[in-house]
Amino acid sequence: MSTSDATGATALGRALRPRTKLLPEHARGHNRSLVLQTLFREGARSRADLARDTGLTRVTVSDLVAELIADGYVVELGQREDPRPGKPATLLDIARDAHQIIGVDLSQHDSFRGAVLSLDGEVVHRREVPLDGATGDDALAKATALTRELVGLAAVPVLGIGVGSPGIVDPAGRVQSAPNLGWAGVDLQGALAAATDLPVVVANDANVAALAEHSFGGASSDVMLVKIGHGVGAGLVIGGIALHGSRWAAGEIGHVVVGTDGGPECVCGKRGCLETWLAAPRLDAALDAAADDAARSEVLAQAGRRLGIALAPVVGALDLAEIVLSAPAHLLDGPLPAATLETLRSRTMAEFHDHVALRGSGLGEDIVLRGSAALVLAGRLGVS
Amino acid sequence: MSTSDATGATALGRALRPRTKLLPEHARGHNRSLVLQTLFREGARSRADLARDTGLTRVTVSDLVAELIADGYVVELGQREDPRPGKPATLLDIARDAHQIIGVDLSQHDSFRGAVLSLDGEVVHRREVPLDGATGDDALAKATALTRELVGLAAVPVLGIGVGSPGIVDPAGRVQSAPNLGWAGVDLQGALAAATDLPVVVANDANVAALAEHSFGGASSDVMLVKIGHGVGAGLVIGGIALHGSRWAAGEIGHVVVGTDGGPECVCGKRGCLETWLAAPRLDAALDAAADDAARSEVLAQAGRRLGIALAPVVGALDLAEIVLSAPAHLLDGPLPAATLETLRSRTMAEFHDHVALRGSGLGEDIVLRGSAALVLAGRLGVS
DNA sequence: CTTTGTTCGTACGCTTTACTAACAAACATG
DNA sequence: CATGTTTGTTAGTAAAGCGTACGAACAAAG
Repeated sequence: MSTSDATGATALGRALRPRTKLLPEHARGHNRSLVLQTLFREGARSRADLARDTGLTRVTVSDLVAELIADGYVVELGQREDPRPGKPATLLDIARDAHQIIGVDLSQHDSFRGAVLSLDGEVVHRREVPLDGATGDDALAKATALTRELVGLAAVPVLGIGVGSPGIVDPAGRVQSAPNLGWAGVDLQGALAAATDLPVVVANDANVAALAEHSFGGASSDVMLVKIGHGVGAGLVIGGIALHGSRWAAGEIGHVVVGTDGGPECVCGKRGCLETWLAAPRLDAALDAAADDAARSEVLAQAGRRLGIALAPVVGALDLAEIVLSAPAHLLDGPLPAATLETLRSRTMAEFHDHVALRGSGLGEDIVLRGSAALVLAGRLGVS
Repeated sequence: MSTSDATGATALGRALRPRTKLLPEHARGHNRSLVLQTLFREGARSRADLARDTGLTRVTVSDLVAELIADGYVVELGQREDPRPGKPATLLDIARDAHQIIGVDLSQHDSFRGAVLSLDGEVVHRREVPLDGATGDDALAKATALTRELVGLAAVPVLGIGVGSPGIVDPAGRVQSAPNLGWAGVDLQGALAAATDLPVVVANDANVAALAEHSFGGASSDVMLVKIGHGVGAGLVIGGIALHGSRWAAGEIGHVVVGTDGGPECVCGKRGCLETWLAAPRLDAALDAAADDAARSEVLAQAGRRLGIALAPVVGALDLAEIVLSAPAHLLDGPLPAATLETLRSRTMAEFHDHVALRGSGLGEDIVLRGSAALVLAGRLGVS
C-alpha cells in the first residue's frame, strides 16, 4: 500500500487523524509557505538554493517565486557577488520593506502598548496609552483607538494586526474571560477587524510570548514560556505547534497550587497558588520588606524553587527541552532562574531531563509585541 | 493573498511551520485515509454518504474507494435495505475480516503478552510467555519468538505488528533505554521486521495505551493516560496527536517528586517520587500491611491525592479535558480515583478545570495490546 | 583566446489529482 | 404511469508538480 512505507517506519508521532479533505491547492499553499519560510529564516538565496533546501524542483520553485514576487512578498536582489563557476545566481529575499505589522500588547496591568513592526519583528514605531482603570467597553475603545493610531503610523501596507490579550482567547479571537479588563465573550478580533478593515489575529498573551521566543528568540520546537507579570501565565510550543488546550486555556498555571505545605492566601481563595509565590507585585512587596541582600536573595530563590516544583511534572510529562522565563529584569537577575533549574533537576529524573535548558528571555518588554508580529506572520504567510 | 482568509481567522493553533514539501500524491494519501477513517469510525455507508461526510465529491470518493477495494481494504456489502426514493445505495465497509493485526505487550513485569487482533481491536488469539528474568538478548529472543508464533496464528494476512515496550522508544522503534529488560539502544523494530518480514511499529507502552483509549476507549482528543503497573508512566494525546517529547521521553512521570513533605525513598535515589506513592507493588505492600479496611482505604486515598498533586500542574498547563487511569482493578475500585479528582480540583482553577473528567480505563489488561493494534491502524491506514 | 565543465533559470510536455457537468439506472410517490 | 430523487459512473477540465531539455553565463584549464 502507499499510505506508509513497507517497513512500518511510521511511529507514534504520525498517529494523527485526518479530519478534513486536502486538495492540491492546499499543497501549493503549503509549498508556497515553505519557500517563504526558508527565505525568511535562512536569508537571501537563489531559486536553485531554495530548490535544494526545500526538496522541490527548480521549476516548481521558480513558479512559486514568480507568484510570490507578483504578490509583492519577495523581491530580486540582483546577482550574487561570490565568484563561482557557472551562471551567477539571482538572489531573492523577502520583501522586508513592502509590508509592516501592527502588534498590540494588552497584557500590561496599567496600560495598553502597541507598535508598528517590520516583518523581521523589529519595532519601528511605538505607542502606549494609560489604561486608567478602564474596563469593558471603555477598555475595548482604548484598544481600538490605539490600533487605529498605529495603522495610521505605518508607512507601507499593513500585513495584519496581531494582538496579545490576557485571559482566555478562543480560536476566533473572542476573549472569553479576562477578569482584569472586565471582558467576557468580547469579540476583540471582530471589533478590530471592523475598525481597521485589516486581518486581525488575537491570542493569549503568554501564548503569543511563547511564539515570539520560537520565532525571534531562537527557542527550540519544544518550549514552555513562563511569563511573570501582574499574574503568572505560560505558553507552550510543542513540536513547533502552539498548544491551545481543550478549552483554549492552555498555560493557565497561575492558580495551580504549589507544594504541600500551604502558602500565602490567594485572591482566588486557595492557598499556595503559583501566583502567590511568583507574581511580580507579590515579589516586589516581599523584596521591599526584606531586611538585607541575603533576605532579598532568599525571596527570589524561594520563588524560583516554587516555580521549579510546579514545572517538574510538566517537564516530565512533556519531555520539554527548553524553558524560557519572561519577567521584569530585576527579578531574573538574581538567584531565581538558578533556583528553578536546580529544583527542577532535583525533582525529575536526571537521566531524562538533565538536558533541560532554562533561561531568561532575550526579548525583554517587547516580547508580546514581537510575538504578535510572529502571530501575523504565521497566520498570513505560514512563516514561524 | 491565498494562504489565509482575509479576516485573519487563523489563530494560534495554525501556527505550524511547514518543514517538508507537500505533493499532490500526499494529498491523495490523506484523502484516502480520510475515507477509510470515516468508514472505520462511522460504520457502513455508501459512496454518496462518504462524499457528504468528507466534503469530497462523489466522483473522487468513487475513485478512492475503487482503489481501496482493489487493495483489499474495503468491500461492498450490497444494497441498502432502507427504502428511500432514488437509486438504492451500495453499502461499503472496511474489509474487517481481510486482515488481522499482531499486538505485543512487553510492559508486564514477569511476562511478555501478545495477541492476534481484528481490525476492530478485538482479541482473536492470545499468547503469553513467562519472562523468567530474561534480559538483553534473551528477552529480545523471547519477544521475537512470541511475535513469530502470533504471526503463525493469524488466519488472514497480517496488516502489521504493533509493540508496546517499556522505556524510551525513539521514532525508529529503537528502545533507547529500558532498564528492567536490560535494553539500551536495541533496534526492536528492526529485529522484528527482519524476523517476520512484516511492517512493525514500536512505541512506549503508556503512549500506546493512550492511543488505545483514544481509538477504542472513546477518549477525547486531549487526553492523558496514567498507567500504574510495576512503575508509573503516562501517555498524552493532544489535539488528536500523540505526544513524543523532545527526547521521546514524554510521559515519564514516574520519578517526578510529588509534594514538598518528603516521602518514601525511591530506587532512583530521590524521595517522594510518584512511583513510591503509586506503583502497584508499593501499593499492594501497603495494603497488605494495613490493619483494617479503613486503613486500606486511606492508603488508596493517599495514593490518589499524590497523583492529583502531580497532575495538577500538567492539567493547568495543557488544559486537559480528560484523564484516564489504567491500573489493576483492585486499585481503582476504591477511593483512589475520587481522591485524585478531588485533589486535582482543589489545586487548579475551578473556573477553567472543573470540567476535567477522570475515569478508569474500560480496556482492562488488554489496553496495551489493543493500543498496539491502534498503532498499526494509524501507521498503515491513517486511521485512529 | 578557445575549450570544457558547471550552474542557473526557463520552456515544454506529461502524470496525477480532484473538480464540474451530464447522464443512465433504480427507486418512491402521487 | 409520469414525476421527482438519489446513486454511481463517464466524460472533460483545471491545477500542481515533475522530468527533460536547452540557452545563458560564468570559471578554469589549455
